[in-house]
Amino acid sequence: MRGAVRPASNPLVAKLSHFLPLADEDLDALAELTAKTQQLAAHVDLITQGDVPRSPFAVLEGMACRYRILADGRRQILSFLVPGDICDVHAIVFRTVDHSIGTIVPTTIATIARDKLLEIRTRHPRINAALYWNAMQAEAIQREHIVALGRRDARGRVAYLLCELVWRQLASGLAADHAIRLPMTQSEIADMLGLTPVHVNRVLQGFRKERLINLGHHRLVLLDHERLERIAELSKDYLHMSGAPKEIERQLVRPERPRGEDRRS
Amino acid sequence: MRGAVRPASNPLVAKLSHFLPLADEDLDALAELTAKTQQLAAHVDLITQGDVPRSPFAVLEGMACRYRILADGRRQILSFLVPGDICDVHAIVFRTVDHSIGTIVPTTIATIARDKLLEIRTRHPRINAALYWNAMQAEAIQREHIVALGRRDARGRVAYLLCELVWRQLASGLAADHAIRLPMTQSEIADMLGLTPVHVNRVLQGFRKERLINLGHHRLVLLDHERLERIAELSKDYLHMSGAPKEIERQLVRPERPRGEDRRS
DNA sequence: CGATCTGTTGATATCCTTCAATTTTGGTGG
DNA sequence: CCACCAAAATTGAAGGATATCAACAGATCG
Repeated sequence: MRGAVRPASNPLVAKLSHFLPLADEDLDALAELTAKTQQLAAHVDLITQGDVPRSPFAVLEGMACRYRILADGRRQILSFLVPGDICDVHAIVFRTVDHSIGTIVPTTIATIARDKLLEIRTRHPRINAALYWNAMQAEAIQREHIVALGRRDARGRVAYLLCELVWRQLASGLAADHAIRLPMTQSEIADMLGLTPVHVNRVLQGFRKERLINLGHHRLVLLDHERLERIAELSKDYLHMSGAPKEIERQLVRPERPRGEDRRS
Repeated sequence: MRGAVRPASNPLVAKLSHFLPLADEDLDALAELTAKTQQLAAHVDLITQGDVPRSPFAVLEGMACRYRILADGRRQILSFLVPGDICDVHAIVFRTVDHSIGTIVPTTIATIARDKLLEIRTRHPRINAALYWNAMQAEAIQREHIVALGRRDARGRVAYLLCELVWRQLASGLAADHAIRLPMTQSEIADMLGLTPVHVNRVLQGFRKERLINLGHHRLVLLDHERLERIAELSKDYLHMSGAPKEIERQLVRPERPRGEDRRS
């Protein structure tokens, strides 16, 4: 109720629904949670490394990234944040945050009050479980990132990133078929993948010549996603999108007042 | 009470105490939690990628690692698990786990019953907060790993790993000064850092010639940790070991029955 | 419609890998 | 305790993937 965001068009709802079906009351709660939105210009920091932690937020439109600046000015992007992503800005157990978060293009976020989030997690076990799943998925994505940086060559890394971005946006209802908006620059892709912009460019040229992708004007189409997945040595499974295991669903889908889910340790 | 592990010698207690001081009742609870120990030989998998999730466990002695095997047999190690580390084997929100966990040397672990863990987290807000901090630290370590793989050269990566291992073991009371046991092979270091064993060897040789380290018989001594930290472009801060922010400590240290800490999202 | 950022291309340099051989270490059984 | 074996560490030589440097073209946006 009161939703500033219609449930159907809320990428957060779309994403969390992949884990388990949400009831109307859950949708209302999520709409309330994402009601307080904020428009940000491109290349604006939401938080800068060294700051004290801030409140969590969800990305509703646009794109942002978590990144780290090294002493000599080089940058490593830790993750891209697309609509539907929710980001707990380091909780409050740390005195300072160790990385920055900044927008890539004009972006709409919903800032989330920590106590309201806690309240909703207590009262909505399905949302609680879905958010927990979401956090586990974020960790799985980080692991994949490590594997890509550690053991894949430049073609594999680029293919991996393109597949992941498409899949994640499919999950949030933002991708038609295998086409997405790809608003970041090749420099930003390079900073995500541990490569130079020049080399990212060459790899992308290669993919175009091989008719694997169509890319221009910040619009990406995967023409042959199967081959790209093979180049990336990636299986869609790693996003763990097949929904909740039966026992969890059984617990949560019928309204029996169960405790949601235990926490990660 | 009943502790199979004496509090003073329990690396988990040592580690968690860095976040906030634990009361006697907390120590008892942790001793109980880590009472059910298990001895494992070297090179044994606790869990293999594709399995269904298992119960959490803590490493008490020895060393293990989380890793991923690629289609062509190459391996990427995601993290080393040292005594004091606690590992939530993917919770139960995933149907299968996406990476394996295996021992590197003979290792003692404590398996932890999920419901007992949940119960202790509910009844011991300090432990709950410390475990939450511990999870945040694990994520910070993963971020550092990504930065190292993406933006540091071989020397920087090796220096980073050596510093991190020493610091983490200092935190768990396992390092005298800047000396630790380094039980893994150079191949395993290579698989952690995205390098070849040959090149890891050359880097280590270089460090020895420059009198930065002493390494032999699986014993590592940092002779010049300041210079190593500079090579690694690393500051100890990233482990966030300076203890809980005042507001959290205020809430938790006096026994007022507060709710522990909200979760990450 | 000019200024600036982004993308593109070529030439060269370099860090790291690959391949191959040898030495050393650690473990095991006789 | 020693001999033996496999695994790990070490060293050298050569090749390859990516970085670096540099210049230009094209896009985007006041």
